[in-house]
Amino acid sequence: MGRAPCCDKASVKRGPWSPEEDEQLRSYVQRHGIGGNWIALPQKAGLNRCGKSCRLRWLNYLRPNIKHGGYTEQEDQIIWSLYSSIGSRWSIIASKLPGRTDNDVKNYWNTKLKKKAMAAVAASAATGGAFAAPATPPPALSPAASASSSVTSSGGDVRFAAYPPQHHQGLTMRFDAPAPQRRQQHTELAPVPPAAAVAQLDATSGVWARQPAPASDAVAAALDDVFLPDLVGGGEQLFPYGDFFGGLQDRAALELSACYFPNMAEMWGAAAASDAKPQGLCNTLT
DNA sequence: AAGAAATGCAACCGCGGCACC
DNA sequence: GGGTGCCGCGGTTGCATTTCT
Repeated sequence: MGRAPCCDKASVKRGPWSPEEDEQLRSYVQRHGIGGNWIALPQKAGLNRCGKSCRLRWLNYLRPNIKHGGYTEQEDQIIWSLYSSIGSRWSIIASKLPGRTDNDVKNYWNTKLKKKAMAAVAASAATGGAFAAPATPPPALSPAASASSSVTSSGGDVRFAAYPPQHHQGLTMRFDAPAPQRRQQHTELAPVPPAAAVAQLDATSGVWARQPAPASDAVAAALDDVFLPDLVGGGEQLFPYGDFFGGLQDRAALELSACYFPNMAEMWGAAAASDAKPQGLCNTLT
């Protein structure tokens, strides 16, 4: 007993969109909006397409101000940093990159950026670069986790220090990790150390510890640009760390990470205990 | 020049969340 | 409180294009 299909796949057109279909959808949405119902939209717009297909086409291609390709170094840094913290939550990552879609970011990561990351790690390993490279998730998630002192680029849960790896070694980046648990499994989400917070796994205690080392200037500037506007409201300086990422200190890291990179395991665990939605998540993440 | 392999990306698929009844 | 249907997400697929041999 599976879910009923959203549309009759045999009777709707599939595959690439023609310019005529694009124009039909674009003009309909511009005139009427999506009307809160993608399933009904194709019929109203006179399109022989599945509603989901229309939604995807609009969101990923026809929507105004969409950018394709031409990723900047700053965007690379943001993607790297966010991926290290929250994994493949492409919609969240894309929401921090104006004009980018989750699909586009995902494709960009899978086809280019991941390879770039692997190459950087391989190069660093070859030159004896020092990377924190735990082969398993942090102990808070996996009690059996053990620290590894070596870096491997041959697949699996490989982590490296940061973007660019040779410049700051505090951040932990999972570029080849298994996909994180889906949303409904928040209690099992890896409490990967916040990208902002510089963390290293203590091989003796098995505890992730924040380090006072600052992020590189480039990464700090990129992250400041992206996140601080959300934290500074209406001319009033609500968030006291104007150069937060550039001057990472424990308290600041904790405050921002609590907002953008909350410890999911703790939060959702507490939420499960109280049978309530977790509190404290930024709107941008929920 | 032609075929093979690699790459890039649009589109599809299936699932879970959530709102509504 | 349970059922239903839509939305949004992340993973995967398929195909066109580019590069290599």
